[in-house]
Amino acid sequence: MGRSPCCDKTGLKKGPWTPEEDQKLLAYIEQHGHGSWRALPAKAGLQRCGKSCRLRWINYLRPDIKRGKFSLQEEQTIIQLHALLGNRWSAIATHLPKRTDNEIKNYWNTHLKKRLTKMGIDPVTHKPKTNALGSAIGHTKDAANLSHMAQWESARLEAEARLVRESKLVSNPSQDQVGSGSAPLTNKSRAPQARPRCLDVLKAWQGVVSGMFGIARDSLESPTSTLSFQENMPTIPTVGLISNDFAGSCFEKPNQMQGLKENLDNSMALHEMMTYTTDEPWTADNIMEGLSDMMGCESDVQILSVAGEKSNANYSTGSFEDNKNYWNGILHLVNASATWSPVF
DNA sequence: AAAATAGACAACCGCGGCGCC
DNA sequence: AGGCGCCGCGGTTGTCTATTT
Repeated sequence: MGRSPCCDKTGLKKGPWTPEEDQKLLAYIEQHGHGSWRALPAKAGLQRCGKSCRLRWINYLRPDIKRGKFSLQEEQTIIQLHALLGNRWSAIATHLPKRTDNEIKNYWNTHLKKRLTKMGIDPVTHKPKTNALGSAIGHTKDAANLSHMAQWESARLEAEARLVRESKLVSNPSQDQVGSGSAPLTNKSRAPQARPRCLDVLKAWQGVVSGMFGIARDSLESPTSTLSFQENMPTIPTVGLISNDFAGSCFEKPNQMQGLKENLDNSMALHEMMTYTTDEPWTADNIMEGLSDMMGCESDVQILSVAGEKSNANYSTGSFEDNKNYWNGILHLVNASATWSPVF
């Protein structure tokens, strides 16, 4: 049996939306909510198919859409998440508030993909195109670690996106942004009610890594800084998470430690994480718990089923104590800077 | 100035997942 | 249990604008 068409195409308009059509759709949804997309066009007096209306609403008319240029942070997030998730635009979009999957997809295809290609990085695998270079300078181990981490992070993000969806489905309809009688808005139309701690750890980690490489905030905000960021990280081209032994080796170098200290404003996310997500003071132990959340997060069972044995999930080749010392070092710096630096 | 080309973004299409009956 | 309908996702195409020739 063939699949029935999504709607009766005869007499339906296609192509660009006119301001009048936008107005009709907007007015209808504001008053009634979208309800069934299939039934909406007739009720709203539009000669469009329901799918077209849904797309127009989600990608253009929704009130909570941020339009305009992507920030550097957003670019980096997209690249990192793409490295982990691939072309899972909706999953990526759940981590970029106010951006639609379509917008992110377009931006990737028109800007980021080309940029990575230019840098000699395969936009599909996120690895340098010339394998010889990587192996010649001994990056095989890091690559293997990254691969593991990518698998786990991918599974984690997948589970997280699913939970976000599920939590939205059961949320109070009165929280919807349009009319009280509206059907629940789409998954992407509402921000998560509370950001899971593990996400903040990811964010913090990225900030710390930026600090390690001596990237000043100003340069982060410059249009070319993505390149410099990537160029400074040749062994891990596009993934913000790095193995702990690699991070540890950076920390062992005093000049880079100093670099981190001088660029602690890049670690604001870490400070932010430590000040708002919990009443407990942040310690190396609960940060590591957060990192552990990143691996197991909300549903160990689901992730285990996706990604294999948990014993493979070691973020680092270092010991528990090494990790603890590592985080204690960061905490010390952040706490110190919080007291003497006007940055925070 | 006109044509060709490239870039950016909006919109469409087909498929898969999920829930309902 | 399985058919059916709806929704959401990702790939692709279309259209408009800017830039180059």
